[in-house]
Amino acid sequence: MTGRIRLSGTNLERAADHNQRVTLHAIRVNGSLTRIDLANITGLTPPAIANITKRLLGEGLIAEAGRRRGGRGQPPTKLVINPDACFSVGVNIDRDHITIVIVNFLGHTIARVSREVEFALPADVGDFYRASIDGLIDGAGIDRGRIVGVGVAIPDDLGLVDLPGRPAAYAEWETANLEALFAEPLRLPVFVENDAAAAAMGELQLGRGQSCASFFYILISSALGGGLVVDGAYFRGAHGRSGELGFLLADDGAGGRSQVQNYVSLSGLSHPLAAAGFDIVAMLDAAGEDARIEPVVDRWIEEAVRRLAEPVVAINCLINPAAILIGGRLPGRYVDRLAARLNADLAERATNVPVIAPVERAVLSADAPAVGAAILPFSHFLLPKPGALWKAPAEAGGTEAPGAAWAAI
Amino acid sequence: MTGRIRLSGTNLERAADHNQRVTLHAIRVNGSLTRIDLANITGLTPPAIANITKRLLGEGLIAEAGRRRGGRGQPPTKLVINPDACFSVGVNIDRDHITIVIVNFLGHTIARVSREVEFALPADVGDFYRASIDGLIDGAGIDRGRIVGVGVAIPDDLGLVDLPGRPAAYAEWETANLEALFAEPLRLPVFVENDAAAAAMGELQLGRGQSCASFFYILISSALGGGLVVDGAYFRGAHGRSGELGFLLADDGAGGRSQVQNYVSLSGLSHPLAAAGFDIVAMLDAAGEDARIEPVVDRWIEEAVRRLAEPVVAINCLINPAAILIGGRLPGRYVDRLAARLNADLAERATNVPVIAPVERAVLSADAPAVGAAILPFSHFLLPKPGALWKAPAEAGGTEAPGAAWAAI
DNA sequence: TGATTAAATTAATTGGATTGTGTTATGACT
DNA sequence: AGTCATAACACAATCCAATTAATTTAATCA
Repeated sequence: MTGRIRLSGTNLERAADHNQRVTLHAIRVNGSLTRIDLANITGLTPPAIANITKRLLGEGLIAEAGRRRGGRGQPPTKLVINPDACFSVGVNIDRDHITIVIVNFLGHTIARVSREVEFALPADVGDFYRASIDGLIDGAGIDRGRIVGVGVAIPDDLGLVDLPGRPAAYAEWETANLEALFAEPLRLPVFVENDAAAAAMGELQLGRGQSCASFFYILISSALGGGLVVDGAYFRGAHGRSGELGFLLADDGAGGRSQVQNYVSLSGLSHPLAAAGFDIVAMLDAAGEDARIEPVVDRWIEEAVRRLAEPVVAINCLINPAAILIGGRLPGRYVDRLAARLNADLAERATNVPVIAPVERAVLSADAPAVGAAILPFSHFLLPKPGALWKAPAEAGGTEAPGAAWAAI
Repeated sequence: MTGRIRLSGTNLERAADHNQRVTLHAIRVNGSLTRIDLANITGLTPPAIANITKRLLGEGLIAEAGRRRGGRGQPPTKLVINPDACFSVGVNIDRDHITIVIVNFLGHTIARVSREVEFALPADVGDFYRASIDGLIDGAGIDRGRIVGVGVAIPDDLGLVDLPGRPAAYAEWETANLEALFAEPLRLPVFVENDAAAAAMGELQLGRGQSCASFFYILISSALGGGLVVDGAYFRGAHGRSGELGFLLADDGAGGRSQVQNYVSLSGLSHPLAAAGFDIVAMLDAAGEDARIEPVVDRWIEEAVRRLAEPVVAINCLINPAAILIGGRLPGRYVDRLAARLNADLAERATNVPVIAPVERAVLSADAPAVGAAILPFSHFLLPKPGALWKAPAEAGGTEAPGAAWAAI
């Protein structure tokens, strides 16, 4: 909920926190950087960078990784992210699917479990989480004290949308206390976010966001969602409902108009698959090897392109992003085909639109919501974010003092 | 052009500049504030506010305006903006229209001239500007030394769009050097912006932006443009083409689909007016007094609502702004009627859309692009903006040191 | 009148970035 | 090998806006 404009001042302490976040992120994005590189990128002076990197080294968040040889002068020391500095848990809840991941500080998934369940209730998800998490942690062989938080990605209106087979009790999701649901066994801060938003934020931190400051993320999951990144920051909308392209209308091929997500989504794809004797799980398992499934998906892609074209034109006209990224549980090869067909269709419309952004497969795709959710604690404590510089009013959610986060590790 | 994400650090000097901008803007938005109010709003401490307000008072940007009586304790001193602290010139160029305004530091228009000219060439506009500006300044009786800059609002693609009656030489606008065009007689920095963007930025600083951090601005001028304000900052898009709702398609009433701006724009309205024997200038002059014009405009409004409805739904779904504001040269009473009819139409669609934002008439409307353009120099030098805190890389356009702006006054 | 309340000021302190100087480690040249 | 140029890095002194803490000022209330 975005109300009045923020009119917050800042001070030295906030500026220092911001500089530390920016420095850390610069190293993450570039893989490895020298102190002088950091000074050039951030605009800070070498002594300032020396101070900041000394703190980051002391906290174990980064490490020195040899020196770069070849040029004249003293060889600079390369700095890299310490992947094991901290870890985070990400959970994605969907109508037919639950995923839990543990990611390291590079955002790489080091443990993962998923289950295909139709309409799992909050208590079921809680049971699954508590039954799985210890095994994941032990299996990955990581120190529990280094886990900084839990992120949860869940669709908006999960308990409201009326779908065939939905039990009445599913409405519980509208009132469920998600913080409480994931409070045990790890007693850590819980961050909840819309699934498409989480996927977009993951892409922002770990994927195309590193080279592209403004993009629209299309998430194809059980429904169709979207997320909006504007000038390097996720934009939630006034009521947290930006990016909802699934609600836009397209010709349904029978003379009427219906919502895009009725067709362009895994539940939309399930109908032509069912008509051919298959289901979504079979399609995911086949991985393109089953010659009877391929043509069904291909026909679905053609129709999906027809229905997506106008919404994507609207995105280009209204938002003018640098790229439109597609992610979600649809297999990568199908996403690539969908993107290619969509680009071809858009090229024909280009004369009547100011700018058309390329449609591409997102770097984070299959587990994007779960991995994006896992990034939320990192963002809150360690990565650059709007508001890291603001003094007042205190941000909703976390109330920690700046720096308390990694000092506690 | 928004490319890679910014990874810039900050320092004390930048933080101080930011705090000064925020303090000044807080006073502007609230009309008058005490030092303690400012401390509460910005989160800074009273001594910090005392320092900042001392500087602002010394520079004449604000003034003390008596004390608030009634409560216990020492009565606080009210601080207000000094309207005559500085001035700015705004120019709006359109296909059929030129406006020049001078605004004071409160954004109030203190001098104004406009001319209805079809397809004025750059040299014509330059001549008109140089012939008018001295008279405007003298008429307003202001000190030339207190004018801080010139803002120019001009539609994108002005020289490209093919309209009946357009001279071939009009393509000059695509290559015209606008900085040079307005360099004389005032030797001041020139800021150029898309007309809808300028109107939206004006609304952000002086209108609904003061109570509403995210909105979509619809500008009805000779064409149909739009601007996007996200979390208190104008969003330009990756290629400066965000907000272009005029290019979206709507049913043309004859079975086909055509761009919304073909109908919803002053040039679109000119056709039904012409069929009834009137033109745009006659409509503007009548101001609702002519019983023969009224029904023509009413019928146009009904059809305009029909064509705007789907684009406005797309804005709500994709962006989820807190409000949709309509401004431009259409008289306010017609804008109100259009907004009311649009809200009624949207209410019927509300069940299938996550959130519907109210459509309202913008606070800045008739001269919005010109006044918004005039605000650009204030924004650059004195008002809060993203980037005021950044150290590197140097911003495109202005290269002044922070603080140099008003120190020079 | 004196106590209470709240705003505003003053003075000392803080802390991160900056400037300036000096040191170290390498490649290039004689 | 010895010297110079170059570039990264280290250290010390300085800077400066915000902070904390104490004080002053000016009103209302009892």
